[in-house]
Amino acid sequence: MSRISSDGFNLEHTLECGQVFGWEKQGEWWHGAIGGKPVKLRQDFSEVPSPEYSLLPPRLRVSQFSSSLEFYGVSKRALENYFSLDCDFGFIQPLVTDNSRDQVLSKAVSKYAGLRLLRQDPWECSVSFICSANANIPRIGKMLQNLRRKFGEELEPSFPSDCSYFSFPTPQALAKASEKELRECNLGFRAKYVKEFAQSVASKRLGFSQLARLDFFSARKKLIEQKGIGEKVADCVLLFSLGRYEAFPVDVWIRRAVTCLYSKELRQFAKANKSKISDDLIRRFAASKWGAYAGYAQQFLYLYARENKCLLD
DNA sequence: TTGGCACCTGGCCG
DNA sequence: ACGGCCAGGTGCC
Repeated sequence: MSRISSDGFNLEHTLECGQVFGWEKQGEWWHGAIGGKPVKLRQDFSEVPSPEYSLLPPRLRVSQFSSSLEFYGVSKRALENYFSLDCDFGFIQPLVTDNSRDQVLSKAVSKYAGLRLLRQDPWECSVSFICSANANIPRIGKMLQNLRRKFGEELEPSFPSDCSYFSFPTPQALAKASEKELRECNLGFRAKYVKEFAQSVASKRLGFSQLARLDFFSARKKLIEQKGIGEKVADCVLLFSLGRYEAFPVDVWIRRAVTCLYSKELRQFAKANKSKISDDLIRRFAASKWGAYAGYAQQFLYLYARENKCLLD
């Protein structure tokens, strides 16, 4: 058993905001894998604010409780890296305080305080979001679970657990799978995209470390060259696995959230840009409004829109 | 360049 | 019941 302090962090919000599909909750424990190793963890909150917390100026008091993570199966370092616990998240607060007129985001950030973007494995993340096309979240989860069970390896946990753990299939494993086998995992029309993508990665025609060295738009363009990866999925990969916080994935919920919650401002922006309200315009609007951390704003707005059933188009 | 449609599959709604 | 609609989109015309 290991434990680390996690003040200002919220495991629930982080794993339930739709950026990742590989975690399963059983009781208070979350089960999944990090770097190919089985992991289970939970977060404990204490009602007593930590000493450091009470010394902070009020505007920096992101979390009202001190907390810690109890975990099994990985090193502290690997866990910190995965959950971005080693980062300074001072930049989140200005999203609230510097935009004093941005009541919407301010409210969303407060409500989902402690949400962090993960550093997922780019390969797994890409496949996850290729599978997300025109599917709902439970179904995406099932597709990925099927892929794990059929093409991944069962992992032996180094700790007591009733849960079973599977590694995510390697690019090689999915590259040599037949389209039929992939369809048997209920991937539907996504099967051929996943296969082709796996072949690109396995043959090193596409390398994530090279991608990581490119500037944002070149990396994005490179991803979009892959069949099954469009602008939205490319932005998800950049944001959820490559740490490009300027990425702003525009999906149906974000479209609803932005058009509904910022309708007046967005119309003005469209007028000033002599453009219709399109996904591209929404991205530019987000970039102008939230800049280098637009992706963080996106995650908060996403949760907010879903919870409030923001259905106005 | 932009807009419309088909696409696997399963759950929800009338 | 059971057909139609929608789901964290993308490719193609």
